[in-house]
Amino acid sequence: MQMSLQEMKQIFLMIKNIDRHVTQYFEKRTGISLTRYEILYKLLEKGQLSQMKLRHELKIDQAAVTRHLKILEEETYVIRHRNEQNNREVIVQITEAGKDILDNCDLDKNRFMDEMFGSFTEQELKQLQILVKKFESEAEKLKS
Amino acid sequence: MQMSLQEMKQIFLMIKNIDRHVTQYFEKRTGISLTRYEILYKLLEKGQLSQMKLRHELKIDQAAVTRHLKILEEETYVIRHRNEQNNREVIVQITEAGKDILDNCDLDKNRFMDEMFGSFTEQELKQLQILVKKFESEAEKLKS
DNA sequence: GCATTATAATTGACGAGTCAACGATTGATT
DNA sequence: AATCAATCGTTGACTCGTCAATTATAATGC
Repeated sequence: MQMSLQEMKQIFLMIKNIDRHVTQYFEKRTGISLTRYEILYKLLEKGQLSQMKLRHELKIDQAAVTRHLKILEEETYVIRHRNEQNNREVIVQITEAGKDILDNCDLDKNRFMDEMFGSFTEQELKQLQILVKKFESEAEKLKS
Repeated sequence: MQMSLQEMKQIFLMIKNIDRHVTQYFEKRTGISLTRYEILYKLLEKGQLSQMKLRHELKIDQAAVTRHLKILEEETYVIRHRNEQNNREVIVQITEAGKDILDNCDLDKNRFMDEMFGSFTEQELKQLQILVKKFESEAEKLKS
């Protein structure tokens, strides 16, 4: 019994819906946008990054990166300076204030994850992870 | 072996990524936005709907519904008129032109689905559907 | 019957991403 | 060395969604 096109389309709509809810709720919970949280997290993890690297880590448009960093800089969570070795690049670093904020968020984040995934069994979570990963890689192939 | 918070967060980011790719590519392929496609589809399916009903079918904000319908109306894919029994409501109907567009899209849509899900086995697809559905229902609970 | 409350739709202001155009810097070719 | 191409970042214009305020209509209570 094959899955109908209708059902496939339904999967897209559910994905959309999940994204909206999660994004909104994460921000409400932690006080920071999911994307900006992720930027800070990557910076903490990797030390410092050029905006290009950040763009590839996050898989969003450069323009969006620029704008997020502008906000994070105004909030003093991040410092930017040109790369002396290559003046085209801007190197981004997380500040102490930025690290503090990340720590702060983590409590809320953890509770958030619990609410979100609490009703999944380990087995289901693993499955979900695998399938979503596959789904993502298919979606990325569409680029063209 | 428990799944880490890091991995859970990763799932959100993948969802985001999938949504962006799918939405963009669907539109490029079919020439119509996924949401507006869905509006037309619902109208075809249910005959006619009030904007409120549409809002609940699509699970998006009323404001967004109003704006999409304004566009669809300008494109003559849809007709709107006040409900005589309740002048607060606006009743929306799909036009012949709207139906034609839907038909047109379907070919592209089907090819699109193929590209997207072609590499999934029946089994995987079913699993994906079930897990995403569960995920969605958890996400919707967050509302509060 | 009139005031209050609830429901529908619209509008404006916002946030997040996209794309396309632009500027500045670097690298390559000749 | 001078031009031409490629890379990185910024900006403006756009889409799609959210929320909050507003308007218009209907329903309810006294």
